[in-house]
Amino acid sequence: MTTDTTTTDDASPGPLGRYMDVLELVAAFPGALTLGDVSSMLALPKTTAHRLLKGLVKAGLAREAVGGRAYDLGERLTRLVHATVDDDWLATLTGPHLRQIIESWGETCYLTRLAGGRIVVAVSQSPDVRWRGYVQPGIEMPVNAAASAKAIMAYQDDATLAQALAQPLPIVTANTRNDAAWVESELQAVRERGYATCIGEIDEGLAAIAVPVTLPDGMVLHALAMTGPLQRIMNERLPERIDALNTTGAALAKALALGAKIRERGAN
Amino acid sequence: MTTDTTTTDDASPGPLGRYMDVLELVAAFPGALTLGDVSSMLALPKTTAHRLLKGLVKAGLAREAVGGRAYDLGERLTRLVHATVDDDWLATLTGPHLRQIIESWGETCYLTRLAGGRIVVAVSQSPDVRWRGYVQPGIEMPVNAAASAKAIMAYQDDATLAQALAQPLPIVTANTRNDAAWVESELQAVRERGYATCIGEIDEGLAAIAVPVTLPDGMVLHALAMTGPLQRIMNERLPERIDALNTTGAALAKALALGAKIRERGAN
DNA sequence: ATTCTTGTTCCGAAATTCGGAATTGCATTC
DNA sequence: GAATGCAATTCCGAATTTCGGAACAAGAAT
Repeated sequence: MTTDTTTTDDASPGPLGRYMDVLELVAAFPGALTLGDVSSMLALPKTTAHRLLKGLVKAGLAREAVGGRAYDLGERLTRLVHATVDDDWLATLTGPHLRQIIESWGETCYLTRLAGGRIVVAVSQSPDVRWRGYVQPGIEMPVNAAASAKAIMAYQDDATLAQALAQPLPIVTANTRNDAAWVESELQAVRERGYATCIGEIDEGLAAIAVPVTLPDGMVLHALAMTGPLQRIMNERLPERIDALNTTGAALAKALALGAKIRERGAN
Repeated sequence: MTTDTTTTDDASPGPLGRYMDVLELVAAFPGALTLGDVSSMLALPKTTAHRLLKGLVKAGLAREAVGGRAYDLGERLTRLVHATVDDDWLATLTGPHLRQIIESWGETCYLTRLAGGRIVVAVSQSPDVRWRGYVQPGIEMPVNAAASAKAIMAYQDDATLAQALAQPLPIVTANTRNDAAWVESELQAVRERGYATCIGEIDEGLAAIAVPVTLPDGMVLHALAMTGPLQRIMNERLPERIDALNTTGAALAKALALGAKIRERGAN
């Protein structure tokens, strides 16, 4: 049994595994990655690398760069993502609000959204480009750790919450807890304080604070969050930050409600 | 020869073909598409659909929705795109400018960019959500038809231009021309008038106008465009539109140059 | 003209996928 | 609580595909 070829846990890369490896490489060096590069970087025979690349191209996931000597991402890929996320209108709507905050506080701010039982980043803005690497639109926020996720989940009905807690909850740092009881107590704390925190639970040195964005009908589907180095976020000016988030959050709620109404009208 | 199994023109879907079909379906109904749906919509045996879906999940391109009964797009996909496009800062920078135009004119506006010899949409905003379907970030604009592409290509050196013209140029409508000579004359016209047009060359009833965005150092890497129904765009108010685009384009040029400088500084 | 590098085609051996049939799991109904 | 219906999943032999070494073209550099 120990010599079984099919690993019991099934961590096999699957049929698309190597295609994805190549694709990720292409994404890392768009428009500048040549066949030889792929071959040597992934230790694949030239022939195999060639076949994989051509396969990606035929599938529309990659395409040959203009010179012909290199590859970059195909537009079918781009279209796929943009078709789903469709947070464009949300971005244009909330952009100015976010910008206002980051200008006064100089920290990364983002708006998350409840989408299909998960919390995902909808819009993200930062004063420093380098920070944006982590918080990018479409990224999922873990319910048991992220401030923005707690801020939303604290105001969902029991069914939604139970479903979210039934998912595997990741442990990322020594400060991460993933037992349901703890999460529930954390959410209770959010309801009492009116804001959520994430203190080194995702990255040792980073903290985040988030407030729920309560729509006019009382629903909470979004959260507004600010993140940065732990000691710079969780200091004596914390109350001020929360105030700022709440003020902007209220404005956002109105804008979002209006936006949704307009969108609905246009979709008939 | 006619009965040859390997088609000479090689329009085969490739090994990833069916995976992509499924993935596109998932993207169309994110979080709500069940195995049975895929099976019946693509006329695949349940077994096959199942295997394809699981393959996508294992590759990180799709994932099971929280309920477990449905699928949506995986975040590896999202991350791939956002890692490359990286037009986020560009979007936040140009967003307000674009919004200003669409508010006064009520037409779809977008910024395109020269990227690796191709013209791609960087930022796009529209008063009506439905229009956005076509002009989406990442989409490539054909050099021989799109106004935004002509506006940029008219100011490139001969090598870049030659390379672009060496690519296969698509014919999409009866108004599309794809011979190099015609394109060159069109570019000459752009240089004389200062703006580019696309009159039903991409979609019969649609027109677009575009102006180059000239950076402080004289380079043209971007174009600002407005698109809409032909008779609404190409009417007697055309000069005013061009003026508006030029004004905003000048403001954008400054913003872009500054943005690039800041980004460069942060990247050291 | 020649050499080197890079991309492409061929083809037999090996491993994979293919999809029908049977099975499990879950919710709804009687 | 048993029974029913539906959707998802596992099994498995047949068939198709991929795999990658070796030979082959196509430029670029010397």
